[in-house]
Amino acid sequence: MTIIKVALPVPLPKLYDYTADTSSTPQIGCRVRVSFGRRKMIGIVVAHSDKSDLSPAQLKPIDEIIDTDSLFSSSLWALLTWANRYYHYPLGEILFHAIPIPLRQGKAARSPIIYEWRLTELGRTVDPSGIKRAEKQRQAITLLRQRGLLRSAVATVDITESTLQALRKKGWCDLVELPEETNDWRPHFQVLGERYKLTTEQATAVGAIHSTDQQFSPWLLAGITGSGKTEVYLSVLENVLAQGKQALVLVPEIGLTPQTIARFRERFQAPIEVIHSGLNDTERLNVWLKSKKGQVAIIIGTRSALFTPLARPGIIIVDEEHDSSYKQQEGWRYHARDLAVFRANKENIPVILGSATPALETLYNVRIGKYRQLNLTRRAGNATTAQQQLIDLKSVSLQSGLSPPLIRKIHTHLQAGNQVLLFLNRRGYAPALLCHDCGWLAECQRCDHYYTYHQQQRSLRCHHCDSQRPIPWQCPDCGSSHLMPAGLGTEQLEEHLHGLFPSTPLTRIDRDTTRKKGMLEQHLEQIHQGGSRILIGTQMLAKGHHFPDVTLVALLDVDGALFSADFRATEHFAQLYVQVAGRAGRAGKQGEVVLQTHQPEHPLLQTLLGKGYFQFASETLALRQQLQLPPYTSQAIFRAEHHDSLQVERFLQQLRNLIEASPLKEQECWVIGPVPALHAKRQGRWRWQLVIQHPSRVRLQQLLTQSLSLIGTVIGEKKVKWSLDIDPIES
DNA sequence: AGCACGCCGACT
DNA sequence: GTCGGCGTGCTC
Repeated sequence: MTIIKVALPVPLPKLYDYTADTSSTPQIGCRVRVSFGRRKMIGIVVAHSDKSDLSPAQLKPIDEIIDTDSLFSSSLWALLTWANRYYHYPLGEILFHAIPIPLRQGKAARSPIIYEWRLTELGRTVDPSGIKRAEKQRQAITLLRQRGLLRSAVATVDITESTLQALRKKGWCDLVELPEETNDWRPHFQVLGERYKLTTEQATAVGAIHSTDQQFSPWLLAGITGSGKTEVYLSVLENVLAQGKQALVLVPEIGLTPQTIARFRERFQAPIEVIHSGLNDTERLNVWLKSKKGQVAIIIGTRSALFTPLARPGIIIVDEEHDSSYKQQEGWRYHARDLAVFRANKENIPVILGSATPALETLYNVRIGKYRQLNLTRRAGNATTAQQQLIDLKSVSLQSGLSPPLIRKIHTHLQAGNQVLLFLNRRGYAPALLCHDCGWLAECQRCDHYYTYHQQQRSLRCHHCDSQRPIPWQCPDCGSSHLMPAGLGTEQLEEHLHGLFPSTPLTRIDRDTTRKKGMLEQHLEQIHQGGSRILIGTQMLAKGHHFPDVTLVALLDVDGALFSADFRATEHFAQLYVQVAGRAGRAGKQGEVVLQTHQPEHPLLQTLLGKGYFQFASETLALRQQLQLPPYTSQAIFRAEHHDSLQVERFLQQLRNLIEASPLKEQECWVIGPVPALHAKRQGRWRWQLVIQHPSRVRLQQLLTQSLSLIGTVIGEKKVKWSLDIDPIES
C-alpha cells in the first residue's frame, strides 16, 4: 500500500491522504475519484508518501484512477504549486481552476471520438435497387456506397439515425471510430499577406526579442498609441512559429480585439485558436487538448487562458499589460501578467508585456533590472498627436455637466462633419434622488449607498448590489412630493445633448444600453457606419475600438480621479486619459482632447499633459517611494465580511494582534486597520479590511505563512467570511 | 464548498 | 404534531 496525497477542490488549505495498491499507483498530476465524507469527488494526486498523520484504518482507498499521465507539464505544475504558496490559496482549487470544466467533472482527457457510418462487407453486397419497401433505407445504402457518413452530419443529408440503426441491425452498416487527428501544422506553416516594412524602432525591438528567443527574457514593449505594437507582435510571432513553436497571447477582453485577431489570421497559415465567451465547455476542452498536443500555433485568450498547456512553448505576449482585468478579483486573486512572467521563466522563453501606458509595477521592474524596455515612440503613417486642452470649471455655469466652451467645440466639430466622443463615468440619469424640502436621499439599505436614478427604466437602482425599486412619488421623511434627481449621469447627458443638437444622431454606450448580448457590437457598428455623430460613454467606450471620424474627445469630470482615497486612482486616470486621447484624430485628421476640471493647475495633470505619460509615471513613482507605497513595498489585504459589523472588526483586530505578536513582525512592516472597506456595506454585509505592508516581499510572505497557520485560533474565524488578497490592485 | 446534525418558530 | 430556518462541525 502507498499513501497518496490528494488535492480536492474544497476551500481547505490541506491535502487528503488515501491509499492505493503499489501495483496501481496513480502518477502525480493525475485525477483520481475518491470518497470524501458522504460524497464522491475528483481529486488530483499531488504526492506519494509512505506515511500519514492518520492511522491506516482512517484512510480510504482511491476508487478509480482517471488519468495515466499528468494533466500538467512540469513548468505548469511548478507555476501552480508556487501560486498555491504565494497566494495562500488552496492547491485543489488552483489546480481545478487551471483545467477545463469537463475535466473537473471527471470526463476523459482526450478529444472526442469521431464516428462514421460505413457499409459492412455484407452491406456492400446489397443492391439498393432491390430495396422496394424502405425508401429511406435505399437512400442511405446508395449514399453509403459512395462515401462514409459522419455521425454528426447525418441530419444534413435527410437521413435519420433510426434508419441507419435499422440497417445496422441487419448487419449492412456499422459505426466506425475514426483515428484521432494528428494534424501537424508545422510543415504547412507560411506567412501570408502583406508584410509592412518595419520602422527602425520596430525592427530594433523585433531583433532584440529574437536574439533571446531561446531563453527566459521579460520585455516591456512600451509603444505609444498608433506606433505599431501589433506589427512587432506579428514579426516576433513569425520567428517563433517558423521554429515550430507555439505562442500564447493574452488580451484584456476578447470582444474588443476582433481586428487584431483578424490580422493574426490573415498573416499566418497556421491554426489559431481564440478562447472567447461564445465557446461551450466541450469546445474549450478541445482547444485545451489540441494545444497540449501542439496542434495549435497561437492561443489567444483572456486572463485564464494563461493556464493553457503548450507542447512546444515559444513565447508569451501580454497585450495592454497595465489592464486591471488581468487581476482576478474574487476567489483565487491571481495576477495573470505576473504569472505570465513566472511561467515564461519556467518554460525558459521570452515574454512581452505590451502597453502604451505601462503599469507602475512594470516600470519599476524595468528600473530594478528585472525587465528590459523596448520603446516605440513614433506613430506609424501620417497620424498626428491630438491637441490637448484643460477647461477650468471654476465659476463657470454648467449645463448638464457641459461648459460653454466645450459646447462651442462640440458644435464646431459636428459642423465639420466629424464625430464627438464624450466620457462620463457615471451611468444612469443622476447619481442620487433628493428631497428638495428636507434633504432626504434615497439609499439602498443593504449597501448603505445612494440609489442611482434611472429615468428610462423608471426605477432606482443600487450600483453596488444591482437591486432596484420603483421611484417614490413622495419623500418618506417629510411627505413632500418635491423629489429631484441630483448630479449627472450618462442618461441625463444624452437627454441634454439631444436638446442642444436635436438633429444630430447620438449613441450612448454604458452597461445599461449594452446589457443585452450583442448590443455593444450593434452600437459600435452604428458608430462605424457614421450614423451616430455624438458618442456618450462610460470608460467602457475607452478601450479597443478606433473610430476614424472622431476628432473631439472630452472627459467631463476629471476631479474625482485626482482626489480619490485610492492611491492608484491617478495612475488609472492617466492610463485612461492616454487611451482616450489616442481615440481623437486618426486617419490624418487633427484631433482635440478636452478635460474639464476645477483643478487645471494640479501638478499631475500638468505633467501628464505637458510631458506625457512616462514623465507622469516617473513623478508618481517618486511619490510612491517617498510614501513607501507599492511597488516600493509589498501589500497584502485581509478582507472580512459579516452581517454583524462588530464581529468583523473584532475578528480583524484579533488577527492584527496575532500578527503584531509574531516574532517575524519587523519594525518596517506596517499593519493598517482594521478599517471599513471602500464600500463598507454590501448586500447587507459589513466589510472591513486589514492591510499588511512590508518593503520585502519575501519577509511579508513569511509573516503571512506563519500568521495563517494560526488563524484558526482567532475568535470568529469560522463565523466571518474572510479572504486574503496578495498584491491588491484596489484598496 | 457541500452535507449532515441539531435545535427552535409557523403551518398542514 | 411536522417542515424548515441557518448555526456548527466534519470531510483522508
